[in-house]
Amino acid sequence: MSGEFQRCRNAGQEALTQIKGPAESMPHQNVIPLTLTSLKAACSQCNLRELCLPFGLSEKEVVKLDKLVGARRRIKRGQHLYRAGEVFEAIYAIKTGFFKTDVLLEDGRDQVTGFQMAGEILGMDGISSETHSCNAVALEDSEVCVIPFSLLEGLSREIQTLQHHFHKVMSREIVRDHGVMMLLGTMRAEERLAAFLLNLSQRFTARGYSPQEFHLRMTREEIGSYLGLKLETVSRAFSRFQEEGFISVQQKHIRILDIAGLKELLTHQAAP
Amino acid sequence: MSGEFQRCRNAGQEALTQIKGPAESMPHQNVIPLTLTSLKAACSQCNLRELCLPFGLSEKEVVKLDKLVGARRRIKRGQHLYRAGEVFEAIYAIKTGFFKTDVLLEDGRDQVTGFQMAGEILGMDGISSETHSCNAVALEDSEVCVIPFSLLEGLSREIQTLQHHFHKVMSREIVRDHGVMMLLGTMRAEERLAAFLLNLSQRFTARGYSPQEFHLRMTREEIGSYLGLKLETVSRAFSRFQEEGFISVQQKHIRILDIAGLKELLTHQAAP
DNA sequence: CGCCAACTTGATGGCTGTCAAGTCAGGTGG
DNA sequence: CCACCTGACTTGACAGCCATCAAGTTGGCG
Repeated sequence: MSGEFQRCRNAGQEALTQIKGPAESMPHQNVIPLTLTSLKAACSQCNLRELCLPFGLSEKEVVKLDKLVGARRRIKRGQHLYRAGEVFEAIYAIKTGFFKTDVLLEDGRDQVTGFQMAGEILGMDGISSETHSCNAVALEDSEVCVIPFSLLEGLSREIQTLQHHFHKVMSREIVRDHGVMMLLGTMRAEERLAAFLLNLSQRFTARGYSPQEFHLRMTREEIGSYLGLKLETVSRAFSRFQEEGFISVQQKHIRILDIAGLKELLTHQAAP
Repeated sequence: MSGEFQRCRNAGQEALTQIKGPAESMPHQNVIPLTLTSLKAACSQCNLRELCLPFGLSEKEVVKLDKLVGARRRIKRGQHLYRAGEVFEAIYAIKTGFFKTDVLLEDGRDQVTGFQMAGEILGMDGISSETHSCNAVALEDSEVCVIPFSLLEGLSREIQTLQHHFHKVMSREIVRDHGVMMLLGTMRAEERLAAFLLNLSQRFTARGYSPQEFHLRMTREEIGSYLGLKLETVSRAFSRFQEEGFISVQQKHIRILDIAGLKELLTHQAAP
């Protein structure tokens, strides 16, 4: 099992317990089930507390965090949350929706560096140079909490728990990236796709959705870019998984029929 | 040009100005020229100040940092600084020497996730789970400064500059990883090796050494693992670069003859 | 001096990229 | 309501890059 995916599952489970949603995911619905109170959307009332920045904070501390999180911002599908080159001022917590991040080269090549869902943090790439180094694009209508970075640093100096948790979030991003490097550097096409599906499955599970059935928000081309493959190769791998009985595919609707089988692909497909 | 390598150069130059070493690198020597005072090895007297954690701190603040950096640790070539699975307690600033980090899968495959040299920080992968998620191995006799992480967090709450700089260091690691993902996901073998050589060249330059001539500390196999290639492919690419007149290679001794030529490989080799 | 790890080089094969054609689903306009 | 159009996807044929297997060479070290 690849580093990323092993670790992401742990990270997810670490924060999983309090959150429960419908047992079956509804394909076209937002990831997080809407309740009336969530429209107020303060950290203290957010059902993503245990996945997001407030993790581990006391009631009092969360209230302080509330004040810091200034605005919410709605991003329509296809729109950019930020672009490479823009000045960095805030990080973003995804409240609802789904994003991709990508890096572009001058010659036109691009690489999707990640897919992010509710409760995950976007924008930390911008801290190092005060300028965003990648693009963040919404893959469905989404909403994010804007967290001005200088304020977050200020509050981190007051609240040790917040400081430590933020460091963990950044570190988790580094570990996740190492997992992707492992995937890109050592795995074959079908292994990569299997790892990708298992990772998505785990992250949906951590959000209260079905591990077996979900809707892909991204195109084959975006999956391919993330996995270092061409879209045709992704498509062929999907087809072969279906032939083998591991999954059923209908366009973007995925149903995993044999999780164990997919996992086996990861451990046993190494060269003899 | 790949993201990592463009950005690493900037990051290096940002801290470059005060540091000057001999114009020509001496192959088997340590990266940092030894002086008598450096044996005392406190941050306030360290000639890596401008590359390392003290960057941007006032004299007074650096003195505080001095106290925090408890021990120095010598690591012989081939020894581990830490291993995946070990409890995380400190991060490490490389004082002299050269390291690699790698991740292992159960089936035996491994992936080198980076090569680190003097002034760079190791161990941030461990923050997220309180456990190291990769191995750090010295590729030559090395010395690191041990920075207990809880103390660093404590001082970060006092000194805003230190806090911000540490966040930048972590963010830089994320951006670097994105560059490697781009490399692994979109580039061909010769492009990858060219990008790798240019990146090394820039980092040696930032440390006062020659951009044209240096000694590789790692084997072809380790380079291959980092670049997602087999060692034979790395060797062939070296040979071809030599045939084309871009570099001269003698085992681990590299001399870059045509930097512009290597750069051109990166921008122009995209498929039509 | 001899051993061994690291490296180089050649021959061959396979995975995945490339090119091309065709299918499907959803949205638009007549 | 249906035909059409477009973007996303699937599938096939072929080729090329890189992995694999296999010698052979070099340099360092005991």
